[in-house]
Parts: sequence; C-alpha cells; structure tokens
Amino acid sequence: MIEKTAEAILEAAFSVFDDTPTATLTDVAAEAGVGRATLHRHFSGRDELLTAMAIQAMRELDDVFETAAAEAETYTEALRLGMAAMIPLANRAHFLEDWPSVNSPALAAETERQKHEMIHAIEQAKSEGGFAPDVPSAWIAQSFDALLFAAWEMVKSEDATPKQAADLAWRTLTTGVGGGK
Amino acid sequence: MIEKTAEAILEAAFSVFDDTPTATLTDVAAEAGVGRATLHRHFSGRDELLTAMAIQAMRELDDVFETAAAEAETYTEALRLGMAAMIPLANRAHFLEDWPSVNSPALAAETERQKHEMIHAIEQAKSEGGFAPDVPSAWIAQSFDALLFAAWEMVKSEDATPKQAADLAWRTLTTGVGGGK
DNA sequence: CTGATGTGAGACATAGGTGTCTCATTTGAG
DNA sequence: CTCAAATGAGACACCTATGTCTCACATCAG
Repeated sequence: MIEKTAEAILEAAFSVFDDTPTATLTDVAAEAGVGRATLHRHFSGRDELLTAMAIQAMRELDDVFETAAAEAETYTEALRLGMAAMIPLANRAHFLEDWPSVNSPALAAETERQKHEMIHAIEQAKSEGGFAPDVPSAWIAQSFDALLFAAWEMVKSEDATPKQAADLAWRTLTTGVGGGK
Repeated sequence: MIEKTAEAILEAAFSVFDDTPTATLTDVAAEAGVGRATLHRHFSGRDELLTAMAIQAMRELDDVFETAAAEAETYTEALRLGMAAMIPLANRAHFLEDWPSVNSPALAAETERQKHEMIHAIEQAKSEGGFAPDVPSAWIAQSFDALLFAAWEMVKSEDATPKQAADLAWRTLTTGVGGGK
C-alpha cells in the first residue's frame, strides 16, 4: 500500500508533536520508523505535513462525531454521545487549534463550517430543553470544547477511564459540579 | 530603571508567543522595541527567557488569585473570585502548560505546590457544600482550569466582557448550562 | 563637563533543521 | 523468477535562528 507509510508518518507526527511541538522532521521520521527522505517523498515539507495533520484530525473528529450522533434521537443526546466519542481524539483537535501556521483556505472554511454546525446543534438542543436558552450558544460551544479537552487530560493522566471522563464532562456541562445549595 | 527593559521584553514575549509560538527572538526584540543584542543582555538565550516567562506567569497568577481570595469568607467564594481575577491572565497559564522546554526544577516544584493548593481549596469548598462531594477533586480542578481558559477565549474574541465570562464560567462549573429537565 | 551605564545597529561565525540528490537494497506484483 | 516501485542511508548545500562581539550614541548622575 502506498498510503500505509504516509499514514504511519501522520500517526508519528501526532504522537511526537503532542508532547514536543517544536520537534524536528527527523524526530517524526524516526518515530515513524522511516527514513527522513521517505518523509519528504510523502510530504514536501513541514507545512504540508502540518496541513495534512489538520485535515486528518478534522476528518476523524467529524467522522467520529457523526457516527456517534447518528444513534441519537435528539440533538441533546447527539451532543452527549458525540462528546464521549471525541474524547480520545481531543488532543488532535487541541493540536490544530494552537497551530497558526496552518493556513489552508479550504481548511479554514471547513473549520468554520464545523463551528456553525456545532452552534446549530446547540440551538436545536436548546429548543429541546437540553440547554438553558438564556446562555449564549457561543459559550456553550466554548465550554463544550474546554470540557472535552479536560476529559481527555483526565484520561491521559489516568485519573479516569474514558467512560468516567465522558460522564464527568457531560455532567459538568449540563448540571455542574456544585453542591446544589 | 534596569528592570524596565527586561519587563518590556517579557511583556513582548507573552504577546508575540501568544499568537506565534514559534516566533524568533528577533520578533520578540522588535515587539519590545529593543535591539536583539539588548535582549541577550537580559536573557542569555531562549531557554532563560522562557523560564523567566513561566516564573513571571506563575507569580502573577498566584498574586491575583491570593488577592482576590483574601476578600472571600469561604473557600467556595475564594474560588469564584479567584477564577474571575485570573481570567485576564489565563493565556499565560495556558502558555506555560504547553511548554515542555521549561524544565526548571524549582518551577516544577512550584507548579506542584499550586496544584495541591487548588485541590485543598476545592476539598474545603466541598465541606462547605460548595461542590458535590462525589465528584473527584482532580476533575473539579481540571474543569476549573478548562472553563477559566474558555472564559479567556470568550473575552479575547470579544464575545463577552470579563465580567460576563466570569459569571458564565462559574455558573457552568457549579450548576451547568443544561435546560434543567 | 565628564565618565559610567545602557543601548542600537550591525558584523560575524556557528549550529541545526531543511530540502534535494544519489545509490544500493528491499518489497511486492505479475 | 523478474522487474518496477518504494525505501533507507547517507552526502550535500542552503538557510535561518542564534549567540557573541564591537563600536558609536544617548542618557544621566556627579
């Protein structure tokens, strides 16, 4: 397979850049168990690799969310299931957020599209009674992402299982962790 | 003042690295309105600058939190006021989290100390009834940070005032943004 | 005025990451 | 087996960030 090597390189790139954002292409190639020349055969340079990573991350997140959401009967439930499904990939989303060097116009458009889709789902959920109507949807989207990433960190540090983290994140988003007084 | 230039450089470093983590020291010096040689007179190199930034950020966050918390009568209130006070500086906290290249042992110790202090405050707040006792304190701390950063992003993108963002973040943490059904 | 300190500008050498190329070897399809 | 495609290893030149140094200038206290 031609794509197999490219995929291994992408996977290695996520792994390496995750804990060393300034890592070199040599590091990535080594992690992928691949010669540096081979890396350049698949990705012309750093920018192209980063762009490919962003596209990959976005596609994976979209896939996993849509798949999970497809089993839901309400928008609220779709958001809950989608959040749980995205947790293992949250670092990839986080990664591409902090990366201003990725400037593909198509990518920016896709980001914008997903953002609007999220806002739309949130507003549908509001009309279902799943979210408080007086809270700005932009904030709900923002805290959704924030808690999603927090959940990923809990899993990463082994302070929680994926399932526990998902429950905690959703509970926090919907009812908070206050004492109830 | 000797320190004035150093402070300007630090301030510029926060500003520049915030939206371009891979920025060069030349960029930082330019942003500070200072010659590149002058930057090296105050900070031997990139590492020392980064470490100084981390120390500065940590000190500022600690100061602003303690000052705000001093006016509170309960731990719960202290956390609420502290969160609000830290929002404008949240990017600095976020910055040093993602930076593995800062390896000062003293810094790591201080990070650990503050982390434990936060856990302690949360557990005191639990005993006051401010947080649900069945939720792991580690998660509360994690979501506290996550929502703090989310609030900062809302302010940065001008989707909310600092006060609005603080209210939203605290509300989300304690009671959530669910529809209440 | 005078001297000390801090600075800006620029030259300079260095190191490391990057991109390209070559060649021998391996892999896999036919 | 046979051949084409893919790869690993390494050499090579290039570029940029970096760190150091020098010198002229500005500021300011004495």
